[in-house]
Amino acid sequence: STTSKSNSESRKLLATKNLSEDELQDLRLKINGRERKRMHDLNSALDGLREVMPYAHGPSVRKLSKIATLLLARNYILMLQGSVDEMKKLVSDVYQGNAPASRPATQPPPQPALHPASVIHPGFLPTPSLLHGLPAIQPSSIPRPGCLRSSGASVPLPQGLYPHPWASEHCP
DNA sequence: TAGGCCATCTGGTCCT
DNA sequence: AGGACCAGATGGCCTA
Repeated sequence: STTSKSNSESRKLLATKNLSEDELQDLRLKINGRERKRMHDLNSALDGLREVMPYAHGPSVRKLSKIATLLLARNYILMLQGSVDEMKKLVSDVYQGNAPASRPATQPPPQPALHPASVIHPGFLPTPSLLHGLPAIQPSSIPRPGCLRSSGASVPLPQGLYPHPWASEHCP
């Protein structure tokens, strides 16, 4: 179908623009090259996005698919936004004198509700909630963190970074 | 072998 | 008019 469509379009161009076969081919190559470059630029941007995403990077780890990258990025942004909001609330409480009572020195101060993923770690793998915790977005195309594969082999999870029991037990 | 992911080509549409 | 953007079609590669 594409071929016949292409042929008919080519004939049209030949007729309307007075293009020779060679000129038409040059034009097609030029247009194809532009489109190729556009897609390469798009992929470079996606690579840049993957670089700052909290998931395991490295040559032995298969990179996230395009759709998984975008969905993970969206959830990551929402998670960070939630953390910022919570920070703002804490700061506001402090300035209004509503700070929580002081606690014993042995007790660590409360941590803002930062998801562990907000700490960029080279070996970090996103949790399920980060990958597809939002109700509207649960694509089957997103690999579960423990199920990231590289050339057929499951990628082992970093020690202590991913306590969720299903990570390695519930892979499809 | 089926399904997922991807790159490429292509024609149509919109914008400058 | 030319370029950017988009979506459909197609074929290749890889994995379960």
